[in-house]
Amino acid sequence: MGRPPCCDKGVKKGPWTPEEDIILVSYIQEHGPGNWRAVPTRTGLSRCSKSCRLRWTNYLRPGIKRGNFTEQEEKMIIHLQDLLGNRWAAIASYLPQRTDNDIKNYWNTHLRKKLNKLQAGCEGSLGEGFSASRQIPRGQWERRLQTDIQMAKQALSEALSPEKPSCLSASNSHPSDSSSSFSSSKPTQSLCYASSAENIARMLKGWMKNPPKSSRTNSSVTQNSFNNLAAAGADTASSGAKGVKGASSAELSENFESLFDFDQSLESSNSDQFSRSLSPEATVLQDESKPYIGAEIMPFSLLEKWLLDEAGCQEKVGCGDAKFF
DNA sequence: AATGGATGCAACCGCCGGACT
DNA sequence: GAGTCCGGCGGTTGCATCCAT
Repeated sequence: MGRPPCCDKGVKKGPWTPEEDIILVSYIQEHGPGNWRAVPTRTGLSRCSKSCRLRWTNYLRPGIKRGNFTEQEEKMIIHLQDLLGNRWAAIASYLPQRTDNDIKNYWNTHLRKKLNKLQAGCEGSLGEGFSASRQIPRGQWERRLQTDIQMAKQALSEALSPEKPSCLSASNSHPSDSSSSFSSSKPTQSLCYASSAENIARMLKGWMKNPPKSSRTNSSVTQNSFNNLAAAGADTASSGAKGVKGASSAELSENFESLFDFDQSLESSNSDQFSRSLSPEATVLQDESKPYIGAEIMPFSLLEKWLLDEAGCQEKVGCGDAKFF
């Protein structure tokens, strides 16, 4: 018998509205993430605590990269999935800008099919190092595992290397100035940042300036309007929401202003304190205004540390032939 | 232009494990 | 040690959008 739902009565379900997002972000601005149980009561949101947490971690949390996965990210996911299985949270820890949900969705919708296709097409070339490993005898399996680990090490060191372009740096062409990267006149085509409070604030600003006309509602409203605004700029926010039903524009403005305060506090909170304790890629992420990066981006896991610790010497041994495909 | 299937993604559900009493 | 609470995780669903016919 499972536990009863944490809050099954009177909670709203379904897509989040922009107003709810603002309320949630404002609350987290003040109190920080955590204590999700208290969030619905304190904010007045008619949402389950889980729903609040999920909304934050999967969508509102700063530093989340949305949009197309890069080839490097794709390869990392494929390989990590092969190594770790469907442990999406673990996989996501290697791609701090992506949420586990995102990775899971991407795997289920894209990569699995892609791999099946490739495996069917060129049996052997792809099977090397992937799920085919599950069908080989133990001795070979162990060796395969070693190879996998070596490959993972190399992939990690490549991906996390600050000098090389990688999945982590791909979206951060201006690691030292992420805010300007967003507000620059031409957003990068495939990367839509809808997640940081800064971005949300900017989007909402545009959204309020140009109240959307179409009648689409709810989550797609939120997401699409945000994404579209992010991609097309506030001036061209034409797709999207039905408009603010509940909150007055003054209220929204107030919340909105506080979001900018949030931004400032974020910038100031991105202190050396974190920089010192974070890995290079996390430092990069910091530049994306991650207020709770210490809490949200876990430090290197043991495995990761181990992989990276040994990466140096293993590279010398020679796994130059290690590749994903 | 209409329509029906395919696709993508946000959100929900149920379970698990750690922390606390 | 047992019970409860809460956060987190992975699987799944529902729905909007896309695309081919």
